[in-house]
Amino acid sequence: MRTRPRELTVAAQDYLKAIHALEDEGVRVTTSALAERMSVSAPSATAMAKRLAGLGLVERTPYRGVALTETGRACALEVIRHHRLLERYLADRLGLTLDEVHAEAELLEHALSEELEARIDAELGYPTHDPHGDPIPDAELKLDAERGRTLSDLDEGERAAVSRVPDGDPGLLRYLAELGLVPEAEVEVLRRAPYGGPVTVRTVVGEHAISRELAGRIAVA
Amino acid sequence: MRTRPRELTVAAQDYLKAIHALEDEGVRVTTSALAERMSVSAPSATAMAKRLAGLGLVERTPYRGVALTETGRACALEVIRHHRLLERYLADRLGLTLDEVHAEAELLEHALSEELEARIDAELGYPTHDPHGDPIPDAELKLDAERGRTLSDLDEGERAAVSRVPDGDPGLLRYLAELGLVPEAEVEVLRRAPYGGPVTVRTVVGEHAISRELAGRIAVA
DNA sequence: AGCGCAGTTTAGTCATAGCTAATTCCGATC
DNA sequence: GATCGGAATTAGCTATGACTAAACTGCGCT
Ligand SMILES: [Mn+2]
Ligand SMILES: [Mn+2]
Ligand SMILES: [Mn+2]
Ligand SMILES: [Mn+2]
Repeated sequence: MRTRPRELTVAAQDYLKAIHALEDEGVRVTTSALAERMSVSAPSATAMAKRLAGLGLVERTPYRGVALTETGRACALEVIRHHRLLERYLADRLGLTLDEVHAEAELLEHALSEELEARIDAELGYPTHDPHGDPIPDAELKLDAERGRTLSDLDEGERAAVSRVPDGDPGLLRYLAELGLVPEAEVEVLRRAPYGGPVTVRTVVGEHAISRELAGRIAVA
Repeated sequence: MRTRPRELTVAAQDYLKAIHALEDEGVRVTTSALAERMSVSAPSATAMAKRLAGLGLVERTPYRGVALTETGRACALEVIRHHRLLERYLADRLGLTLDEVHAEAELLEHALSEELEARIDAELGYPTHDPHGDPIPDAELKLDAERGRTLSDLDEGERAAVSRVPDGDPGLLRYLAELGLVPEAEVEVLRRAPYGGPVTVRTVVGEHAISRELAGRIAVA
């Protein structure tokens, strides 16, 4: 197991997280993809890519993009673990709602020591998923793959439980919560309009139509 | 009530805290005092003093030092409130020990939102003191003065309860805990050696002699 | 009153992390 | 295989916050 450089800056940690997310989505991590994800100009992304490459955290091919090294992946997973454990904690122990936890965890993740991380993990009973249904890397940074089906994959009449909702946008999360689309909730797909049309679902809250695209971002089990 | 500039840097917040502490100790906040307290070179302290003055957070007189403005004091108290609330939370809810809480809170204090601060405050039942016995500024940033007696002020034979111990040094806190000198603990002063000599105290743990200087840093009620 | 020294500030550097404007590269198209 | 356009990089700038070395100030002492 490679030693990972402790004392990464907050910015470096956030870039690593973004690179990990892009790789996870199967997107090539180009300068423009990274810049867009980080809400930063392309030259800023280039500069950080070089810095991360210098630290041995990414492999960089000029004009091609970057890829996490083993060390870089470990650093990214470390931050993701902090983020998701904190979300779980904030939701379970301090009653923050699904739409609130992300922003808080985004800040706290960089200020969490390994000791406190372990304490929180134990306190929560070693949870495996955050409140949005995303898997929490374990203490050895192993992460479940879990690329399952989504609401848009279900046939009409099929029932399932929501397992995962998109985590970044508070407005969207409030909207989904209103519709009864939260992790663990039961859903039934009533109709799937053709030509990429909306998906109509029934939840405890009632019947609602959502776009195919959004349905594709809600995982079920 | 002056508006205080949100979005102060972590460094600025830590300097304001240090300036507040020095003023509280009655020390003139000179460049060298500030540099020493922040473990930074004198030119670095000068530069930050100028930046803070530019933000209207301190009054600066070249070659003389700085003093917090009302706005600056509010910013300092905000950070102190975060710090002490977090210490209280970490001790009460996550079982961190007296010597561990300070370092953790030092990092987390800058990443705590006002909403989460309020949530934690409520969860704890609006505590008035941190685990070291330091007063927590309330939501309006009012802070108790509380300049009481210390162990070195007690006469031989006097009994009291420890109300406050120095909070920064983990080794010292472990040592004091071994001696039974923790907030709330009962103490009796047995002997006070002349010429600034040691103070001998009895606690539940037994009899121990500590320096007059250290005794002077332990408050009693 | 003047000297000198300690303490303070200025000057000049470095690293991080962002920006815009200018330039360069790559690959798709002709 | 040359050309062109979009993506990427370089160049040059800003701000923060640290440093060392050099210059300056003010105050206490003679
Ligand atoms: Mn973050
Ligand atoms: Mn960790
Ligand atoms: Mn701090
Ligand atoms: Mn606050």
